[in-house]
Formats: sequence, structure tokens, C-alpha cells
Amino acid sequence: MAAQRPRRQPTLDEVAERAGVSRSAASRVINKAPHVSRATRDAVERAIKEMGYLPNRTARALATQQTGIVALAVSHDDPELFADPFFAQVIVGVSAALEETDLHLLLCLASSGRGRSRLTNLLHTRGVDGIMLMALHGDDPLTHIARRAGLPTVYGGRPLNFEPQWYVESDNLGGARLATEYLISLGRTRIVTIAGPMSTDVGRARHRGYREAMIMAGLTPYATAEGDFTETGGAAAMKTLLDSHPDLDAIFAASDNMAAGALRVLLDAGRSVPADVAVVGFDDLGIAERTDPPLTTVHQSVQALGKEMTRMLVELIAGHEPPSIILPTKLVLRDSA
Amino acid sequence: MAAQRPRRQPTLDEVAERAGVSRSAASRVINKAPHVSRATRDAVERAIKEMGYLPNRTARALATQQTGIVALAVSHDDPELFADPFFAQVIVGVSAALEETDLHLLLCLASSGRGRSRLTNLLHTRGVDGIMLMALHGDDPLTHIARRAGLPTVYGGRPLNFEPQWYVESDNLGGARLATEYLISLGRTRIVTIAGPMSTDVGRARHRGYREAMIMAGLTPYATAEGDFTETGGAAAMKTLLDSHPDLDAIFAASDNMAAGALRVLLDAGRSVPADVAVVGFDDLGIAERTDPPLTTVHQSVQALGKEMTRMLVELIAGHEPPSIILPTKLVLRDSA
DNA sequence: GTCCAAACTGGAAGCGCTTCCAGCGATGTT
DNA sequence: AACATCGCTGGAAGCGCTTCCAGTTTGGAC
Repeated sequence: MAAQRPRRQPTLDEVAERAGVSRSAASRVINKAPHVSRATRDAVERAIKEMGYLPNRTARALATQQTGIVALAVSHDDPELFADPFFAQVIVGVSAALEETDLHLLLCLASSGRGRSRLTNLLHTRGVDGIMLMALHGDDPLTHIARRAGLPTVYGGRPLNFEPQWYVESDNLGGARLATEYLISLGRTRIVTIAGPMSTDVGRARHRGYREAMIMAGLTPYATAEGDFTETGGAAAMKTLLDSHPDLDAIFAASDNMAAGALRVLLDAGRSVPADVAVVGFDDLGIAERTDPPLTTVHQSVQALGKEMTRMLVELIAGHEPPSIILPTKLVLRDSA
Repeated sequence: MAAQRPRRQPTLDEVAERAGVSRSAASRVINKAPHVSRATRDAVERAIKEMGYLPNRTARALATQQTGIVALAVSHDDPELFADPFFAQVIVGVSAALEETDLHLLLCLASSGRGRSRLTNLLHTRGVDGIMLMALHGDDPLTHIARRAGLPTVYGGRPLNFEPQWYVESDNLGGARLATEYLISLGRTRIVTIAGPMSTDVGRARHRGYREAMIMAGLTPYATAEGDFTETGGAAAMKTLLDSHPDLDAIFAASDNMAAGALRVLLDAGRSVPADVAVVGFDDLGIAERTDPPLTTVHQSVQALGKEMTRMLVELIAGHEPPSIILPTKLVLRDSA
């Protein structure tokens, strides 16, 4: 058996000939355009069925100037970062939304310079109809690339270097506030936070939520240590906090990963959770259920994020101007607080 | 600000005109074809630079009959299944390999009937140059879809309903044997296995490795319970085994997820690991380091799997006939055995 | 029976690129 | 000096589809 080479598919011309009509008539039938008589439609449809005709995507794309493909670009320095279940969830959401359209998903892990230039090229050569951008830290080069391309663009989470017109994000501020208020309602007062990187909007928003809740309650934000959203980072931050503020009685961690790291350090230090120290995380992407004790956390629906991004992009491509969206978050109570 | 509509890009004709040469000459320069004089090349290259020209992907695709896109299709009934870090790792590997080519990645989560018919359509409309298939159970409809399409196809792991000519897989048989032999070398004799679904090649191969190792050592395969590769499934299988063979002294689990589930059940049952019962898993995708105790397991390089699949597909598209590949696995010693 | 609008039709011109081929002048051979 | 050879060139024919437009047919109104 030889390598499978593409079989030749019938063309529109052949269909038209078989049906005894012109190519334009056949095209009209296929695109369900008006001005087609019953007889013509039937003849063409029969020919299509008999020949197993399917229109060539590329040819159609060239004629219509629409590729039928949208890109999801993920920025990540470290390939491992993509292994975060967060991305898998986004992709599931995006795919679900795309199933209701004729669009397909092109996934771009634009890490290295090479990856970025490939993405730039893809956009400028009109390889896709639109683009979704995820996980942008500080001033990610991807934002510039996307803006220069002049294609419909939707952001998942806001970048820090400018205010995009179209984005979808979880209510980070509200979620953080919710978490902190809950800790306060438990009677805790020496509440510290393990924040995300201040070079990201997510990190800043969740930190602001913590501060606002504390101040609203008449408490002073007790202490902050910055992490990088990872478990290791969370553990390191926890150690710092335990050193500087040994009397802390609650922690709001800006991600479950960091909360998991903190949990470990706390137990190692002999503190019991939640008795001595209450812990609340953020994300609720599976890890939260598996920590010991299971983590009380702020739930965000990442699949919904992907879905809404996609819907928004579809609207943009259709020439509409949908509003940006902020998705609600909610507190999920488990055992750590 | 209005929705960003694609800007008009310069065309090859415009470049040629500016350079004062014919379109064919300009095309030759761009494609680094022979028969181009120094003067022509310089003129065209200057024009390209000045106008910021980039060839239109779709037009080129139509002329060359090559889209520059390959599909990675993942079969999954449950969207959650895609959240398994396994897929993320495959994608990272695939992306890394694609960076060395001009190809882009189209991701297809072909779950529902709708998803599958979209994939079928994509293939038959020549939307991609080749396809990689993952995670095929039993007789997955995707195999038929792929075969009928007549496009270069590479399988990640072998499907069960036929023997594909091009596939990449981890050495499941060898890895399982390795794990079992190790348990035997520890002096264990009442070794049971929590197998993967017998409706998958992976499940069968790993089970066969266990049996072979036992028999080679003069032991009888002590007991088997079938799981579904998930933690819950592993826990259930463990309970069954503990009931039927309370004196078991070692377990080979065909996935780390199942091993993790088993571990929990064992500890709940008051068995200590590894003192009373030794446990070895399979996969080593991060979970293994986080169980309690950390899991001794068979490591497979999933990124390498993705990379090799991609390289193989690239070869196929180029018209070559590369050999199939079996990737080595290795035992990683931690604390559970 | 005439006339007009509406419905349909096919020809032709794109979409932007690659590639074949005949033609050209400039070299190198006897 | 005549000839074949070579490298280069631009014209033209695709790739397979959409869509505009002018022309033809049809049916209904008068």
C-alpha cells in the first residue's frame, strides 16, 4: 500500500455539466441563493448526490475572502505553562461554541520568537478570519501583532498595555472581594493575601478585590506576598508571610495552585487548616478538590470564557459590534475555610 | 472605533508592476525558483520590502493544492476527557515540531455527531493537508472517516479495529513488563493489576505486559480488575481487588490516575504503601509526583509522541514513507514501590 | 394580442497565486 | 561565421469557486 494521496474530488464544473446547467446555476443551488427554478435545483442536487460533490474549501475561500478558520493564540514562555488545565478548559469552551458555526479552530502556541513570527505571518497572509488571544502578561508582543494585523480580535482577559475594545473576562475583582468578605465573616482579621504577578491584570484585579474588601470592613490589608500563580510560587510566598506575620489567621490566595503550595507550607509549619488558618483560593479547576484539606475557592467558568470569546469573535467577523463581557464568579465552600 | 476590518494587502501583480517585471518573474523570486537574474531579484525584493508584501495564503493554497494546515483530531465523548494533561502534552509536542515547518495546527475535538461530520467535511473539502488521530477506543468512527478521506494520516497509538500503516506509540507492552518485573524483583508475588479498558489497544498492551512478566518469572497473574484510566475507576477497581484478594502485596496500575485512586482506597483500608502493598503506575504526567506517597511509575514521553507524529505526517505529506515508531518507556522510582 | 415586470439563466470577470512554455538574447562551440 | 546551448523572460492557462450583469423566458395584467 502506497502513501495515501488525496483522491481527486469532482469540481463544480463537472457537477454543472452533469446536471446540464451552467456553473453559476450550480453555485446558486449550493449556496441556497435565490433565482433558482425547481427543475434546476433538483437536477443539481441529484448530480451532487450522485457524484459525492463537496465544494473545495480553498477555492471558496479565495472567492469569498473568508477562510472559515479562526485562531486561538496562547502566549507562553514555558511550554509547561500550557499544560495548565485552564487552557484545556478554554479550548473545550471554544470548540463547543464553534460547533454551532462553520468555523474551525487553529491553535497557535506562540512562545518563541519563531512562534510569534509564524503567527504574524499567518495573520498578515490572511490565513484566518479572526483571532482570540489568551494569557497576556505585562505588555505581551502578541497584542501588537494582533493590532497591526487589522483582523477581528477578541481578548480573553484584559492585557495591561492597553484597553481592548472586545474582551471577555471573569469577574476577578468581585471574586476576590467575595473571598475576602467570606474570611472576614468568619471573624478573621489578620488576613493576608498571596497575590498573582502585578504584571498581569488578573493579578492586580484580584489583589484590589482583597484590599477593597478589607478596607470596606474597616480592616487594614494585613500583608501581601507576590507569587506567580504556581504551586512553588505559592509555597515560597507562604514562607515569607509566615516569617513576617506569624500571627496571620487567614489567607486569600489568588490561585488554587498557589493555595495548594501555601497549604503544604502551613501544614509543615504545624498550623492546622482551617482551625488556625483559613485558606481561600481562586479558580476551581480541579486541583481545589484534591488538596488536603479540599479548598474553599472562588469558581470561575473557564469553559464559559472560551464560549463567550468565540461567540463574540463570530459576531465581530459578521460585522457586528458586540459588547464586552464580564463573567460572574462564585464562592465554593469546601473545608479549608 | 469600528470593528477592525481586514486592510487590503498588496498583491503580487502590484509588486511586479512596481518592480517593472512580470508577475511570473516576481513569483519566481518569492519562491526562490531558478532562472532569475540578479537584477530582477533585487528589483522584486526592493518592491516587496517597500510595499510590505506578503503572499496571500489562500491564493497560494489554491494554486499549489496545499493548504499548509494539518489537523489534530481528538475523539472524546466527554469534553472533560480532553482536560487530561495528556492532550496538552501532545499538543505541546506537535506545536514544537510544527515550528520547524511552515505548517499550522488545526485542532478538532470531534466528540458529538456534529463534531464528527464537521471533521468529515473538513477532510473531504480538502481543508487540511494531513491528519493526526488521537485517543481512539474500540472501533472509533474517526478511523473510518480518516480512511475514507484519503489524506495522509498518522495515528497516535494504534486503534483496535485495524492496523494503520503509520502510527507512533509508547512501548506500552515493554513498560508494563518493566513495572511488573520491578515489583517481582522486590520480592512481591501476589501482584495484581488494575488494567485499562480492554476496548483500547493501550489497555490491552499494558495488561499483556503484566501477564508476560508474571509468567516469565514463573508466577501466575494474580488478579485483574478493569478500570477506565480515571481516578474514580481506579478506586473502584481497587475496592474490588481488595475484597477478592485481601492478601495482595503489590499493584501495577495501567495509569497514574488509576494508581492515585487505588492509593486512596489502600490508605483508607489501613494498608501502608509501600510497606504492605507496593504500587506502580503508568504515564508520569505530573500527577505521579503529587500523590501521597509519590508514585513509582512508568514514564512515557507524551511530548515526544506529539513530535514524532508530526514529523511522520510531514514526511507523508512530502510523499515519503517513513516507518512507524515505538517510543521507549522507562521506570521512574519514587516512594510507592 | 400586446406589454411589462419578475424570475431565471449562462457568460464572463474576477479572487491572487503558480507554472508551463515559447521566445529571446547572450554565451560557447566547431 | 554559423550553429547549438543556455539562462532568463513574460504571456497565458490554470487552481475551483462566487458574483455581477446582460439577456432570455415566463406569467400576469390590461
